[in-house]
Amino acid sequence: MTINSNTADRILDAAQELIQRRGYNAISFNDIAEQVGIKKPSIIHHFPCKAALGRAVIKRYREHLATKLDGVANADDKSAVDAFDVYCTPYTDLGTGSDKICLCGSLAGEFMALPKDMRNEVSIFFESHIKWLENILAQGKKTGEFIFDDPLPMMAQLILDSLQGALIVKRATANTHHLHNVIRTLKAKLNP
Amino acid sequence: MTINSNTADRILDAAQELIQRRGYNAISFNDIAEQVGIKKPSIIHHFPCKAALGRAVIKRYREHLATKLDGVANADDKSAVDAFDVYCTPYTDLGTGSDKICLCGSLAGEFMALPKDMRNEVSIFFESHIKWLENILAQGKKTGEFIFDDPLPMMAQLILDSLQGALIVKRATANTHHLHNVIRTLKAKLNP
DNA sequence: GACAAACTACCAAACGTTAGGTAGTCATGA
DNA sequence: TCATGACTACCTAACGTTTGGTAGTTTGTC
Repeated sequence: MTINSNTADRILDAAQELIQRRGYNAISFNDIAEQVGIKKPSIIHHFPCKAALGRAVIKRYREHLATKLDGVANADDKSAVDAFDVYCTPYTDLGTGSDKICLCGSLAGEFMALPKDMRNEVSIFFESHIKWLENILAQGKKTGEFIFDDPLPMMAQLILDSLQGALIVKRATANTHHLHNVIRTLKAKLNP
Repeated sequence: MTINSNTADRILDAAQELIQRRGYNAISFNDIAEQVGIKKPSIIHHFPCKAALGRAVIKRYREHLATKLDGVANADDKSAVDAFDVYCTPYTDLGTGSDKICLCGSLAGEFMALPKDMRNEVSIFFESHIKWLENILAQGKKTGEFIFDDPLPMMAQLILDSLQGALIVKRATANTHHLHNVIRTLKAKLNP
């Protein structure tokens, strides 16, 4: 990962981190500006309004993750289990020693208080993850890596829900091994 | 459920509903006052500050649910499956045709932006649910209602996480059957 | 008359946003 | 070569609005 020297990117970095930590409605332009080392109006020079900044943060987050996931899903030398492990790494990273949760999990928690175009970006995030998971589960079932009876959409939803929920519950209960536990349990369901 | 004619209770009702819908940091005294049909200072007459109101909302929510859950857990004529069904009903109720999520799920999403004493109440909520679930799972395993290999704490966490996550993801994706699907999948794991 | 519960009328602080201006960069053309 | 004009990046100051919260007063009930 390259260091973002570009100011717009540093604003996005700060905004993302603050949303993951505190939520969209609990942060202000001043909070972001302070973290970047500039003043509030300078942020508006780069992003016309708070909602536009919010939208840009989600889009970047979503697309960055998508290229990573699509890469491992289409790689010939990667198994379905490999892909699933890659999928889990951001969750374990967030869940161990950080007080951050998934950006879109945070935003979904205050979904009804979000501008409409931000809601759209969040929805796309979850829907694309469901699709990706269904695809990987189907692959793994074909290769015999995964063995389970549940319909693919149900299993994909259980995985997404429990990982998102785990991050949120973990932060409120401070159990260091929470994410590892949930992922291990999920894996046991995929290959008993 | 009795109708709350008491003003303090009606304030708590409105605050709870608004937090479940939009989140703590996105609502104001004015929002609550408008819903109750009184003015902002009247709320402060009943609750000294926003954090105190927030704390009272969580405490009432937690205790109301606790008496219900403890009732069914200790009832001799109720099986572990019965108890688990009772546990799931609030989630299915919220998850079908409502844009609300669990109060504490909402608050955990903005955990780091919450006053300290509110955080405590939220933590207690999740920890007591984990304990209750472990107890019910142990009961059901003893009676043969539940059959699974995972350690009790792992299974309890998976259930709590996936139900909380399901509510949040569902609202952002508008899948009507989301909660029913997850609960059916969870039940299949408890008794394959 | 006493008390609680509601009100009107405020406050200081913070919010997102706008206005207006200052440096510095960079391409263009005489 | 060196003005000129356009542009980007950032600033200070202020806008109107909303926030949580306070003070003092009226209303209703026993």
